[in-house]
Parts: sequence; structure tokens; C-alpha cells
Amino acid sequence: MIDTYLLEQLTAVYECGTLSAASEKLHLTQPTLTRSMQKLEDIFGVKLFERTKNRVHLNENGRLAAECARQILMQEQDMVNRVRALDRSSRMLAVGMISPGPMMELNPLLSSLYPGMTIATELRTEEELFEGLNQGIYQMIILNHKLDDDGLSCHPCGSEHLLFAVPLEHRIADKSECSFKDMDGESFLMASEVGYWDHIVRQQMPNAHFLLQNGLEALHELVRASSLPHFATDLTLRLYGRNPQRAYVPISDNAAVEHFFCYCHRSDEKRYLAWFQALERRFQS
Amino acid sequence: MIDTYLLEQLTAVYECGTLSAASEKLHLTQPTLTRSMQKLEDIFGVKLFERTKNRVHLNENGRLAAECARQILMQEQDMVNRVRALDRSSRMLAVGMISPGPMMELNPLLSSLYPGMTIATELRTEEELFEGLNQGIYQMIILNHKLDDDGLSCHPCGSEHLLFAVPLEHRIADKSECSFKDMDGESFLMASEVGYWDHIVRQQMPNAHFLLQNGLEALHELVRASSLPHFATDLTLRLYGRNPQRAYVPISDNAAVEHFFCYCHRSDEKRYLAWFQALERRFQS
DNA sequence: ATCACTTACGGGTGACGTAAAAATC
DNA sequence: GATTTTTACGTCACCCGTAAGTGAT
Repeated sequence: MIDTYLLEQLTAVYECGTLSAASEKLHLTQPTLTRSMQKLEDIFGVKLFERTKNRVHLNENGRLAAECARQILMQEQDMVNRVRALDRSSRMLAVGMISPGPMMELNPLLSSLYPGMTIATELRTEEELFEGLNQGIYQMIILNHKLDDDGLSCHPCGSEHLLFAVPLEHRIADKSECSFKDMDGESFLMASEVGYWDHIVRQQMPNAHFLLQNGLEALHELVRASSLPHFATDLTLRLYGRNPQRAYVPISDNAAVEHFFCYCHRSDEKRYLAWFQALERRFQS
Repeated sequence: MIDTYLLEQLTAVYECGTLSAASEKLHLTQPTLTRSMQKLEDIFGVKLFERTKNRVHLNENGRLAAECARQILMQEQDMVNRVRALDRSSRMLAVGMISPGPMMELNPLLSSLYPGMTIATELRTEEELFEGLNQGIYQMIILNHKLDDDGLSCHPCGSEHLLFAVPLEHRIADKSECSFKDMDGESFLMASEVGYWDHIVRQQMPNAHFLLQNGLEALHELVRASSLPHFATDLTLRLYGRNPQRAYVPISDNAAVEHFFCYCHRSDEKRYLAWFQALERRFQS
């Protein structure tokens, strides 16, 4: 069979167009490539090049071979990636999320269901999440909408409702609810790790200003020392409690509610069955 | 990247289940495989085997890697086959046919259109023809029916009408036509290289006997010396003329007419454009 | 003279075999 | 004791680099 190094050299020659250019790209000498290309022709038993006296050109055979070689090399790289991803998935459960809310609440449950596994979570855009799920970087991803893809298994995993957290003397502090529009133009303290909420509030309040803080600790520190409004959700209130110095006013817009869904490859569904059953018990009923 | 020999050894270990068995299959020693498998684990950076004291078993990672390796090797073999086929197609034009009729007439035309090329023709079953076309063994195939396959380009190339060739004193010699059923049960001289006609006449006249002769010369020799009926077609009469000792009676059944169509891969259509245009001029108008 | 490729020759990596040991059945 | 895997060591193939040569720009 054909050695891999020959495939690599062939693709380089194909891409560079000349032996000497390819030799530089590969950090090899020209004679090496001459020999390798001759060896390839020997293996195929077929001319791959048109040779004028001081020029070689891939002919039709050679171009086909080079295209195939490129594909094979890509497939090899894919093999390495897939095997490594599979191995990681056996000791690590990586969850990619569009927003942090659901996992704040569910992480302990997931850890208890898979005690030996390292649970890792990452906030990413939807596009990155799909990419990562397909490459095996994530075993599961959590999106804020439902979709039907035959290759994916989908399970609801809760919702989250955004609130304004304002000082007690703020003009909306006594209201039972408030719209984005009503608060547009104000300045807000905001954590930088809020996932898709960032996109939502900027879209709904294009004239507002957002003062980003890295980390919840730093944010709460600042909240205590400031009279600026910030954000909370029903989830964060349940988990971290209320600050008596603040009034929490639910946001009336539909965009202030996110519904979350946890996806994994259908082929992995049985592997994480216990998790999905737990989600069903918690949110379906 | 991963050397090809490692992929080969991995697939062998996967298929054989044990290092020693694989070493026999590959004509290598066991230590070689031990080292290679360790090297693979090193490259992947991942355990591929569960090792008990004197046993190794591919684990989940290893099985995935082996499956991928098998695919890659198949793809490499495919690459070699495709390149060789492409090379052959540049100097040889191989036509696979279900029946010999059309090419008897058209071979000279094809040769004159592609003067540098070797023209090769083969009689095969439809299944073999498709297989060969896809593997690049045949550049074109001729079938006796129309089909719509988006990947194939189809051009009519004539028809052929079967006749009974009987001695002048035969009971049907004066008829203007005759059915298969009417002649069922008789004995016929027949060339063995008649392609699909063989299937047709046996199906239409299940009680007839067919005395096969290799080669048209041998057949005509026998025809002169015998009073047995044989077959002719409008094509063979045009090409080889009539034997005055015989009456030629057209067969009235629909099955006695074959309509031929020449197929090639759509990607090759422009390569053989001149040929297809010649067919159009001859048969379409 | 420079560039692009080929041919010829020498060196070092590494793939393989042999030998031997360890462990299980 | 037979089988299977692993470790250690020596060898040879072969992949690459250097040097020199040819022809074209």
C-alpha cells in the first residue's frame, strides 16, 4: 500500500505546482521529492506527470491521485480527532451551553449521576456549539430553542425568566413588572458570563449601557457599593437568594424568557439515559 | 501523520482478535505488532487496548480506530484503482455490451472518431456492466433498455430485429412472419456470442434446443452443411448479406426486437461528445 | 547566472527479526 | 508445557540530505 508520507508530498506538489516550492513548504530538498514522485508513479504503474526538460506538471492521472490523497489525509486527521474525542468522552462529560442558567442548577445532579466523570461546561455561540458537538468536543449542548434534527436527541431542561434588580428607591421598584423599552437607555451592571442573555438585552435595549464585570463575586461586590440596576433571573434568585437592598421586577417581554433544551447525538442517547430520565422527571411532568 | 503500515496492522489485529494471529496473517513476528500497537497508542495519546497479563483486547477507542483504519485503507485501494482506470481510459476505450449487434455496426465509426485509442468490446450481463462502468473498467456500456439515472448519460444507438433463418423447404419458409411459439420445440444452430439474445430465445422457446457454436465462421460452416434453422437479424443481414439457401422470416413477437442505448458517466460525456453526436445524427433523426 | 529537475552516493532513523523472560491457561 | 505478550538487542531497509550534472530561461 502507499505510505502516508507519499500522500503528503503529493498533495504538497499539487498545491504548490512545482517540486521546489513543495520542497520548501515541506522542509525537504528537491531531490527527495523527485524520488518520491517517481516512486509514486512506480507504485501506480502509471505516469502522473508530464515532464518537459526542466519542468514537471501533474497530468490528469496525477491530479486525480492528488485529490484522492488529500481526502485520505483529511480522513486520517479525522480519525485521530474522533478517537481522541471518544477517549475524552469516556472520562469527561463536556457540556456546551448557550446560557449558563440550566447548568447552574443541574450541574450537581449531573455530577451525582456520573460520579467518576469530570464535568466540564463552556459558554459558546450556537454555531460553535454545533461544531463542537459534531467534533466530539461536547457530549451535550444546551440551546435556547427547540429544533428537529434526526441525528440529535432533544430533552427540555427548564426555563429562565429575566428580572431587573433595582435599588429600592428606583422609579420602577414598586412595579409588578416592567418592559425592556421602559428601561432602555439606563446603565446596567452585568456579569460577562451570561451567554445568550447578553445578546438579548443588547438587542432589546439598544440605547442602554452595560458595565461588564468578570465573575459573579466582583459583580455582587459592585452591586452593594452602587445604585446602578443589574439583572437577575428566577434561577439566580433561587440559587443565591435575594439582596434586601434590591427590588426585583420581572420583565414583561416574551424575550425575557428562555426555554432550554439539552441535545446530544442520538447514538450517545443510551449512554446518557440516566441523565435524560432525570430531566424528564424534573421538567416534563 | 499515521503511517500506512500501522493502519494495516491495526486492522489485522482488529480482524484477528489477537496479536499472534494477526502476526501470522501479516507474515510478521509478534514483537513487531506489540511495538506497532504501542506506537499507535503513543501517536493517539490514548489507550487503544485493555491489557491483562497475557492478553490484549481492543477497547472502545481501539475499535473505533480500527474501523477508521479499515475505511482509510479501502479508500487508498480505491485511489489506486481509480487512477489506473483513468490512465487506461486515456488510451483505451472499453465498451461493455449486453448484445453484440450495435458495435458490429458502429465499431468502425468509433475507431475513426478516436484514432489513437484502442477500442475494446466485451459482452457481459447488465449487472456486470454497471459494476464495470462504476469501476472504470468500461468507459461506456450498451444496454437494451432505457433507464434514467442522473449520474449516467444515455444515447440511443439503434435497434435489432431477430429473424428465423430456415432452409428453403422449411414449413415456415414462405411465411411473411412467424412467432416464437410457432417454432418452439425445434432445434437451432446458434452462435455462443449473441449476448442477451441467448436469454431471449431460451425464454421465448423453452422447449427448443440450441446447439451452440463458438465463432461465426464455425457456425456458418455448419449452416451450409445442415438443414437446421438458425437465427439472423436485420443487422447481420445488412453486414454479412443473405445466404441464398435460406429463407429469412421475421419474428413477430415484441421480444424479437431490442432497442439499444449507450451509457457513460455524465462526467465523461464531453470526452466522448463526438461519438454521441455521431449517434444522434445516425439514430435520432 | 539562475532556476528547476534529475542522478549518484552516503548517513541515520526506524521497522523488523531473533532471543529471552514473564505470565496465564 | 503450551500460548500470548513484553522487553532487549542487532540488522537491514529506506528515507533523506549533499553534491554534481543537465537543460531551459
